[in-house]
Amino acid sequence: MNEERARFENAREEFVSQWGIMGAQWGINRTMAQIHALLMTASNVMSTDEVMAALEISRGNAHTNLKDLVGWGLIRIVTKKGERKEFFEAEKEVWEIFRRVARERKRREIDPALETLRNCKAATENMESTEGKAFHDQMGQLEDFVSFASKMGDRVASMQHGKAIKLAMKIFG
Amino acid sequence: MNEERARFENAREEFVSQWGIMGAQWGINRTMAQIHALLMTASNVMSTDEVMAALEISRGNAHTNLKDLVGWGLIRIVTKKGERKEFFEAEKEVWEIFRRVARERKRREIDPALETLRNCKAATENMESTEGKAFHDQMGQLEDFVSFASKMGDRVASMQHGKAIKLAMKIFG
DNA sequence: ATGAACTTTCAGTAACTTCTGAAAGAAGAT
DNA sequence: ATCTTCTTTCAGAAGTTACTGAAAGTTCAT
Repeated sequence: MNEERARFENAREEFVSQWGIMGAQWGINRTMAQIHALLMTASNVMSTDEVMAALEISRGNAHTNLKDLVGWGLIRIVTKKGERKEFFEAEKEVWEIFRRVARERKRREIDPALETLRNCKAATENMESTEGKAFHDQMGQLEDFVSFASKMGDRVASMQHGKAIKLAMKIFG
Repeated sequence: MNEERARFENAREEFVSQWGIMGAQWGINRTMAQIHALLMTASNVMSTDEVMAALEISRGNAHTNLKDLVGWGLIRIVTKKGERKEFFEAEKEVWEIFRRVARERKRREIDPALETLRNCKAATENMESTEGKAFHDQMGQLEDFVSFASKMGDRVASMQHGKAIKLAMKIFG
């Protein structure tokens, strides 16, 4: 049935496009998110040229973003024996995707932020002025919150999918 | 002590700058995040002109971003009697900030994403091909995960700070 | 009505990010 | 050593987002 094929391709394109928009809103390069969506919904590994063709983008663009995705641990390089070319394959398990994104964002964004908060707190230790005290206090509260949330995130991300769901069920009924 | 004042201003500037960088990484306009940081660490309400001066930005820029922050519910307009001018004041409670950001992001980003996932899933209902089936399945898994996570977020965000902490303690000891 | 004090909008500009295409680099095949 | 196939890099172009400054709009007082 070829009408089915068309419907499938349509849905897939909508997904790729929307995933790209979402990515952009979250501070991820649009093309990178689109390639990710493309590979997540691919039934076979894809080469750089196939990605280029599917999204109508240049080699440089495809290359850079494929490599960035590998850096995020969201896709991996696959080689076929007898072929020199590299192929790419996406992690498809949702829970695993979540874990990797969580880990990377923590490393890239949360940890540096905590660093700053700690600096700012330390730099205003034992101040006399009301302003200084309030600032110091505010930094402390932010630090506590961020580090607490970050720890919770770690805990959840280090659980197995099934266990996390069960735990959530237990808590929230 | 004026050396203390300088140390305080320094720390505050570091915080404002870093909060801006963080915001940008999370898909929030840098200036908006900086104004937020500035107001969070202000001991008094500030006028548009004061914000302009503190960050050395234009009136248009200050105005737009102040109003956007009001839209996010992160700052509020305060009027002083006898004064026509508007002043701004930030929510300072970390937990409350978290709740508001969570609510807005859900509304602006999560809900539309869920919409797309549901569409894509529905559009590939009952497909025969392996590819179609796999796609449909993948959309289902993504939808389940996102909607589950979103519900959990809601639950947590609707708790009082103290209760949330206690709960977390109980779970993760 | 006019003016003063303030807020809002917006066209044009500046800054930044992403993308292209071509050239250079690597590595195996002959 | 040279060719072929593929990967990587990068300068400049295109596209996007954010910012400025000035003009228009609003509101209140006189």
